Amino acid sequence: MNKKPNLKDVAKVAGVSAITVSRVLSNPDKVSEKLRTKVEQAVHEIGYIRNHAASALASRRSGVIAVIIPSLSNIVFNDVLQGIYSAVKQHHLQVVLGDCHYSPLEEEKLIATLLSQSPEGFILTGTDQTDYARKLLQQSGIPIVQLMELSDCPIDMNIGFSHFNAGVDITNHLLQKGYRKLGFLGARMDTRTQQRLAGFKKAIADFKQPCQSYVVTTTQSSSIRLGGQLLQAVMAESQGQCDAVFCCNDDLALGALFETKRMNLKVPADIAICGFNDLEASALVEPAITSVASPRYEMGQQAVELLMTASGKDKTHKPPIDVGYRIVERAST
Amino acid sequence: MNKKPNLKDVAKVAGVSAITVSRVLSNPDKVSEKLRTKVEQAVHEIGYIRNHAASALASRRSGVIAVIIPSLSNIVFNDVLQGIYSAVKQHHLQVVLGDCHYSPLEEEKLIATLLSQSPEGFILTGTDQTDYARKLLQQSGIPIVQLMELSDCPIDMNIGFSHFNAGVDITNHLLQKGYRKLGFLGARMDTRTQQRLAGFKKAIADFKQPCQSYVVTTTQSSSIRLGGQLLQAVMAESQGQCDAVFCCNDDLALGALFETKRMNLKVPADIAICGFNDLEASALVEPAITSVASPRYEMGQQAVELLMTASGKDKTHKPPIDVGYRIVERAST
DNA sequence: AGTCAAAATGGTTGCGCTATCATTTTATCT
DNA sequence: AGATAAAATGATAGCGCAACCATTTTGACT
Repeated sequence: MNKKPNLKDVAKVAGVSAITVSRVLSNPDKVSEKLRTKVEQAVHEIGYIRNHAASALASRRSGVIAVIIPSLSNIVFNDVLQGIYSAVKQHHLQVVLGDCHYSPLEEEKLIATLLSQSPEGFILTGTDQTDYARKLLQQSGIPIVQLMELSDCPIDMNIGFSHFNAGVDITNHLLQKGYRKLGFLGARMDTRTQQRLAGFKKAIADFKQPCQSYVVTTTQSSSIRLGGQLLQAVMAESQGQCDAVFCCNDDLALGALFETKRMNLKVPADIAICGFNDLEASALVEPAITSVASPRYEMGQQAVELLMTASGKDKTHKPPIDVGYRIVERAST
Repeated sequence: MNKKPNLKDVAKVAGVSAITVSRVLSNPDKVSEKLRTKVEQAVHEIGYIRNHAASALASRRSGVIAVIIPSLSNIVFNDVLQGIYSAVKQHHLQVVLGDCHYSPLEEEKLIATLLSQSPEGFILTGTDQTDYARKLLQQSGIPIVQLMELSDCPIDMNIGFSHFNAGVDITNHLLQKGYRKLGFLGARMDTRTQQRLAGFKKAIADFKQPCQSYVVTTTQSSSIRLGGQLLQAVMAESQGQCDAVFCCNDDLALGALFETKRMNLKVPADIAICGFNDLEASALVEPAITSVASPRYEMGQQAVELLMTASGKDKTHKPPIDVGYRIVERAST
């Protein structure tokens, strides 16, 4: 096996200079058609593939976007990722993805690692970075987008929606429907879940009539199965009084719904259920589950677009972009 | 904003040579503790981050693993990815991920792009690559793993299981249970789905007693909703005769199950349902769905380990690794 | 103290490519 | 045809780092 062909090898085969080959690859318009064809043939013939490291070093453009999400297994981030990938493709960039497992410390390490790739943009989830991480990011001068939630003091750009407001709204939805013994089921308890819980509490505190609340949370990661366990827990804690539950996401809500069948509870007659994120299954189970929808795919896309337009070094402060959310009312409430 | 600090800047601050700084970063054991501490402080102080492109160019080690999956949205590949990421972390590597949308041509382009990163290993899904893609991969000399299914002529290494056998087994399971009018619901119809269908047909052809089969497929991508539609379709085609369906994955199976409720069909009395992939929801719905489980996470992990041990240039042909599968029998059949 | 091996540190060079500038060729006009 | 601009091509240098080899320092032993 010969060693990998380089620019010079292509140049020799095509009978041109190395720099011309380089141009064919990055600025085809600047080369006459005759030479371009010759070079392209040579490239294909010897299976030449440009050395990205050398190219990035010489050109100071890595063609890479760094992305950190808190969890690969959570389908919510998957949707965002798909949006990111779809947008990145247009710009001929590569994504380097990190999973920080909801840990700011792990995120800090990841940020350092990913910065070494000299990414042309950085997409972070949430606004909960360590100080050192923020320092590194700021010093890098790279455009940065923080996704999913809104921040008063974003590192650079910010796009998301208010999980607090969504929590308030969905809780009010339950209250308006006449439910008065509300449970909150929370897993993981990351910052966004905490904000939803804060919204839940706020809505109840502000409500003019007497009502009860039962909060059951765990730091375990979310799953359908866990939803069933948490429903059991909230029913135990409320001694069977609880008549509606706000689940911090749709996985829990689905699990809670499945559990009601085993407990012989009617939804929504005996107990109402609402979730968060509006997964496909929530609309198709029986009864369908009320949930909170947000434009995740579009958020991912828009994040990339923001990065691309921002590389123009305008250090003007950009206001956070609120993509909003929508309460999808269904039979479960 | 000053330009990014480099090795020399750190060296100046720490009062050592550049190469010593480099060693602290890559071979800390080779440096005395005194200097190491000084250098580490300097690195942290000025927020130095190594330039990956330069490092990769000089050392000829990119620290990157390339991965191509057919779909980001399919949770099945998500599991594999998680396994890959968990293993990659141990080895201090980065993943560069591509989504080829089930298209060999798109995959070919991705392979060329990702090869330019000089990855130290390449993980592909399936065995359906174009000739030129195979040429590029072979010529690169990089260790390669093809995942998910087994191949007679793998490019390099191969780990997966037989979707054909799984299709045969699950169909036989239905036949043994006494069902005789079997439907197959297929979406996407990628190679693995086709193999499952082939298994379905084989089992029916080999069965000693008379039985009927109804095959309904579409190239649309799979979803829960589609499962409901395909169930409608197979019931229409069989004029209500169909008494069991093998869904090519659990999304379809869930959708089919939800649809039976709307159609007032009892599962498994009126119709049996089985799926593929054993998603969490399948075990928790009522009735729980029979499915085929496979060690996806472990497959991902093992793929990375294979790549890492294989970089030793042993060009011996390695036999495919069959990780097997398991039929999980539940109430739906 | 003197010898030698081993460990620690440093200097030089080149990885493969592209930015920059210099040069040559081609096209356009009077 | 000659003058000028514009397009196409080429030569050189350097991006930031680590491999390689040279040198210095340290430690272990007689």
